[in-house]
Amino acid sequence: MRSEDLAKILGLSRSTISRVINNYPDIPQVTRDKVWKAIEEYNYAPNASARKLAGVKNKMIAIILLDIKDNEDLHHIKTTDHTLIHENPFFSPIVTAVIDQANKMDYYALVSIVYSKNDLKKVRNIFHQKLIDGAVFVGTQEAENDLIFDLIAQKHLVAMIDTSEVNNANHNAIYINADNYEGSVKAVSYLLELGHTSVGIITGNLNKLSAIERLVGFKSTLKKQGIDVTEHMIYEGDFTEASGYEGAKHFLTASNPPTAIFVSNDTMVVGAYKAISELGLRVPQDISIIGFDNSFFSPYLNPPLTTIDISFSGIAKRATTLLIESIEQEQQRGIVEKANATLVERESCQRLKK
Amino acid sequence: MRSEDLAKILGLSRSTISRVINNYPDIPQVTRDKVWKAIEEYNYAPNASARKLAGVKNKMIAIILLDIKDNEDLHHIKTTDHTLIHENPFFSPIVTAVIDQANKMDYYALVSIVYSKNDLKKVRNIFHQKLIDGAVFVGTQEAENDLIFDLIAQKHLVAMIDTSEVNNANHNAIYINADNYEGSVKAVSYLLELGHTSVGIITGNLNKLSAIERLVGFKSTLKKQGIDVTEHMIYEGDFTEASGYEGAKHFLTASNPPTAIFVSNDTMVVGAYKAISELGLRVPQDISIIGFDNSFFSPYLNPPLTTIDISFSGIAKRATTLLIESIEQEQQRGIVEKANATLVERESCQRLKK
DNA sequence: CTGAAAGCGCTTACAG
DNA sequence: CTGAAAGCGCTTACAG
Repeated sequence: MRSEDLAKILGLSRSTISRVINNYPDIPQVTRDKVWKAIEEYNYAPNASARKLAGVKNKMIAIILLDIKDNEDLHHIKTTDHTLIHENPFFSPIVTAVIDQANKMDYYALVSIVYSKNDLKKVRNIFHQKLIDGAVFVGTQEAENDLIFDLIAQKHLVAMIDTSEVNNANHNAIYINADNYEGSVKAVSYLLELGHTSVGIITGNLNKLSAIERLVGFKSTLKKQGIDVTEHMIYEGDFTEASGYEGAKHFLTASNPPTAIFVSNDTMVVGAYKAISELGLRVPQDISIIGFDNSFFSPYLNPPLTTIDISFSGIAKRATTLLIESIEQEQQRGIVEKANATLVERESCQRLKK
Repeated sequence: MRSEDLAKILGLSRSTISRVINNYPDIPQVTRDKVWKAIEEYNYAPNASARKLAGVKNKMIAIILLDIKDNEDLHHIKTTDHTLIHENPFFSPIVTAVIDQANKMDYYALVSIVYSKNDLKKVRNIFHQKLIDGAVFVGTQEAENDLIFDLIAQKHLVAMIDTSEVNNANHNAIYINADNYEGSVKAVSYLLELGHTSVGIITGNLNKLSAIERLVGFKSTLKKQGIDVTEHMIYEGDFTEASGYEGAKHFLTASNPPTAIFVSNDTMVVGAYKAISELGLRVPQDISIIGFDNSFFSPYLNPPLTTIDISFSGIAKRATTLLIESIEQEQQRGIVEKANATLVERESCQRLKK
């Protein structure tokens, strides 16, 4: 069914059909009603391509998931968010949130997963083909910087979620990042409130920005409290379960073990729990543990893990909203925002008796 | 950049550019090379809408996630699949697998989440607008049957993953389902192999097909082994954690408790573990537990849960492949397939000493 | 081997 | 208020 067909049936011209659909003024209500009724009856919908070609925005964004080999920086995206409407972990909150927000703002969402540098050409094409009005990038690493900068230079609209790019403020793009520093401050402050003064940290890969920021938050919070941060309070891990195991062993077999450990991500906690259990110790009675990321599995750990949630769904929603806004205004925007981190209190930390 | 522009630069006509791009024969290699080189150089890509409008397939499918209110039938989609290329649970294996497979077959994937009956109109529109060539539906319930049957009648191409629709063989659509029966047989056979002869089952909602199939597999496997299935071996749950808790209490406080329990989904196991722990019993020393679904959290339970994996990513991949094949052949196909279920052996079942 | 032209199904100034 | 016509950027018979 084409608009021509519908026009004939109604004894009108295509122009009028089009005007009704596009909500032009100066059309009598009778005509309007007649047209809409026929549209419903015949299940007419304007051909998307023709519409687009004639100059109407198609309202489509892409979500580009970058998972290029040797890319290990996505560790802190493992999370879940219980504020989502559906509780089943259908798929990650980031993708859900972007799609949801796009749909809410009446946009379609195309999802594309990129596994290799080679696939980046396809991403470029999606833009050049005018298939989309803009895109949200997730998991960006250095590999795709050139592409993204190119696209920005060509006036394409892009948003990046939790990019590891540091000096991004100067680009005409939207950057929404997790606030690792704030999250870390919250974690350590919580331990201090519970009365812990002897605290260790198992860090992530210290060549990763997120790991560094978490460590810096740890140090500065303790210092502010007048606690000297010495070498033996820091164990350098790498965000893997194995390093969490080693880190916990390291601290708990020391001559003067801490009463609490800040583990820089929840994955490492899995290893840490294992080590603790092997040493015959219990969480939180013998050692308090706080994690970071609020990974999907954290509530199922034994005991359920107190950790830091950085609401990726909130970040995703924000990025999507800003992207679509800039699409509607047909204007690039340079925005850098940090998202809140919140403490999720569960059962892995104990208040210290005085 | 339009094909016209490129043509001018090269001193050719749009026709020739188009022929090179669409791989027409009878074009001298020199021309071909010249054109491709320019395409690369100027980052030219044919406008997707114009192309589509001119009759070229756009190669786009949709994934429609149905999550309409009062819809509780998605319980058994909670799962994860470790065969996926990236280990991080970015989002569910179903969506990843569909997108991946689509991308591999050179198709774009549009994802749409439907929360209300009202949104179904939008789904209808996606088809009528000719935005897509076909769609994979996930989580279908009765609510959207009318829509789907309509679309099928209109010769649209659709595939359904794990639909609860029973009499689907007569429709010209692709149905790929989990084999609940086979999975259940595998679970119970495993318990029998370990020497368990006194086995209980906590069922799911018995008004759901999946729950019924799992129960039937349980009964038939025991019968085949010459074990009488009596009422007291069956506890009717409803796939929720709470009912798992009650079910476990029920069995373990009975006068003659079983040595193993087949719990019809992993979510109920969470409750069952809680009950067992409260009763001062241990898994698997005092009671063996086997689950169903291989939910994402199952390896993190304590002890890690032995369960049945129904590889939703495999189902998704298969559905996508068949859908795209039928798109390429421009022909509806009526296909009903069941996917394999496999046992995932972890630490929640014990071999019984003779 | 390649160009000129029709056509895909819309939207939107331009007339009236 | 509404129709006829141009134009969006391609592809593809049709000629040559």
